Amino acid sequence: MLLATWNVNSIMARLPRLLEWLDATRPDVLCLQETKVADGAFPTAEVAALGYEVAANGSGRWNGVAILSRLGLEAVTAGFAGEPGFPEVEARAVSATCGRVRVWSIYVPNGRELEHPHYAYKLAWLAALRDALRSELGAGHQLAVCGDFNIAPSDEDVWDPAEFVGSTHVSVPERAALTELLDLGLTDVPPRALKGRPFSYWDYRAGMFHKGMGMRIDLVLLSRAPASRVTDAYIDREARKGTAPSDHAPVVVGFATES
DNA sequence: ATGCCCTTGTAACAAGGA
Repeated sequence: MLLATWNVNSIMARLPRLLEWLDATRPDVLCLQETKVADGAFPTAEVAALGYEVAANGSGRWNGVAILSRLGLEAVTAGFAGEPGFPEVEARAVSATCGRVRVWSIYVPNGRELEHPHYAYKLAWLAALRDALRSELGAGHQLAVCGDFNIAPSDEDVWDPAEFVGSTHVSVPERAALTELLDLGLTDVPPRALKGRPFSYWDYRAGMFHKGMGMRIDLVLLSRAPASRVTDAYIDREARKGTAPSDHAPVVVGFATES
């Protein structure tokens, strides 16, 4: 299976770039975040023309996630049991079975600042996600949890750790929450960089991309069986170049599925 | 070259992103 995840920062604004990328890369499954579109307005026909079915969870202006699959979509679920809200539950998770693999597309809350209520929300959301994923693994699925985690797993995953002292995305509790997900039996698949370091996000401002000032916050977590069968993993930084890019680049992982 | 904020909703900004 060729599996990818991409925070597109509005699927409508990104549609030409998205269709071009899908046609060139042809992943079996693509997880999307920050689609910023209500389900009824999702460009279903445009992606169907390339052979993809859609499982979307979106409410409009903010957030929004989706899974595009050309291996079918079964047992589609929006959100998860016990998912916290801010204060209402937001469109941050969708899951579906694609072929033999249970796939999740998630958009973890940003957190904003360490003292902000959004930070507590982020940690609560991650704890509830852990419990939901524990149930999925208990059901014996091959599992892929993909998305924008808004956590840099280590200091190697930001361009300059000194710039992040006192900030979200690198704090001990956030990294501990990610470690709890990995402790369920998931592997953060290490991507190779096509150039520079394997970052997946660069701020639009101040030429950050061109200066190599990025972060790796978009992750693909695989359960043990698919993680042992990874054939390649990379970040497609070409998608961050050119006209009207997202501020995130796609992460692409190939692995052999169990027979 | 890779090139120096962007997106949506609502009405000139507000809010969020990380």
